[in-house]
Amino acid sequence: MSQTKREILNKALACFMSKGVEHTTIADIRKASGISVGSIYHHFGNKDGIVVALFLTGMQDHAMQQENALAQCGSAEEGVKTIVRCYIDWICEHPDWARFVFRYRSFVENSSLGEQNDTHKRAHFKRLKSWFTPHIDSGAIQRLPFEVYHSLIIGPAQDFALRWLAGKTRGELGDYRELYAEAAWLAIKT
Amino acid sequence: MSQTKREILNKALACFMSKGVEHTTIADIRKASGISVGSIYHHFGNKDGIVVALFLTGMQDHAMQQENALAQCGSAEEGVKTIVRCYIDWICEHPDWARFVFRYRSFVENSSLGEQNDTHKRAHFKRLKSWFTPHIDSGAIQRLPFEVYHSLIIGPAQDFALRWLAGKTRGELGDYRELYAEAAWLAIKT
DNA sequence: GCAAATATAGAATACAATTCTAGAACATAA
DNA sequence: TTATGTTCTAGAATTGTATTCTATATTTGC
Repeated sequence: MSQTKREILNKALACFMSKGVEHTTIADIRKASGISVGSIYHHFGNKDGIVVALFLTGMQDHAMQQENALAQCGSAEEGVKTIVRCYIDWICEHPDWARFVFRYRSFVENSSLGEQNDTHKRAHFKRLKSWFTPHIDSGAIQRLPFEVYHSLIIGPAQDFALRWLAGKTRGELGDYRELYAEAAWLAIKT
Repeated sequence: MSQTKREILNKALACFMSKGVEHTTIADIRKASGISVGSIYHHFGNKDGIVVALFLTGMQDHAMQQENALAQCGSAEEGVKTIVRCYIDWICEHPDWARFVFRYRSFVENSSLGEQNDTHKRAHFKRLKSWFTPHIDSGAIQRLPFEVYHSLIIGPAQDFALRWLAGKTRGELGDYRELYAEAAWLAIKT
């Protein structure tokens, strides 16, 4: 990716996080980045294009970290707990990205550019599935419809994270890392 | 609430759900409802005002159903499971409202009109807390930081519901009603 | 029946996304 | 090296849409 594109994305993220997507204008991004309106449109097509590009960057970064961590895990228990820990760690380390991703997820999913996201997501899920299958077959994990595992493992941490990112919790997300890791394992172990 | 306001909200919801908030214009709502631009602004101040009003209507409807159902429950187990069932039932019965609420939650929370929502939410949580406290004191439910209960109880169902509403699941949300009710109880019982 | 407040209407305004036109930088091949 | 096409940058012009404004109607309280 070119230097220019990166610069646009960086400054756009800063604008989006401080004023919200709907209240930042292309002129704001032009001012912040010093890059002309024409150039911005050349690279991203329209404002939604910038949002989607930022979203995909964030999601892919997290997916990669998660898959790398999972590859190190031998047991089902370690794997499941690792997914939760990795999720929480990513949010704690990149709170701005996380806020962005949560806030504009449905925007991206409902946008015409959202198919790219679907494609990546499906590929990611497929890889997760192939990690899980042996542990289900071995009896370490309950056999459930595949589509519910994600919700049982990530759901609780995700709900709390959303409130934590909004500054609406007393405790720190990081302090509940093990609580949510344990809860995930309890929910799906046999 | 006046007939006019209701009519605006109804037609606005239809527009928002079919084109998304960002792509429906005030002119669209005027055409759909037959009510003039001036009148729309008189009642809601601006476009965000319509979004927030719709959001609050949806949330309050669900909160009320939940509290009514909870009031009927004697045991901790029934109470916790009722919360989950009630949540899933509401989504299945009002999928459009649910889509709207999920999609624009962070929009409302980050808007200047979002304080109204906070106020209602706090009051609702307070009432939930007073229902729960005796069951924690009696030892039926694990003693945990209060702020994590919500995530453990609702988190999984919420995550799945979001995908179901987007048409991205094989199974029906309603078919997993008991699965998520059981999971919630398992997560917080002693 | 008369103010005052509230509600409706649609035209006028202002602001912001997007498109357009022109030219600069860059690559590639003769 | 020059010719030629492609990608990139620039900012002005256009277009679409939220919001405001002014005027008129309707309802409410006295």
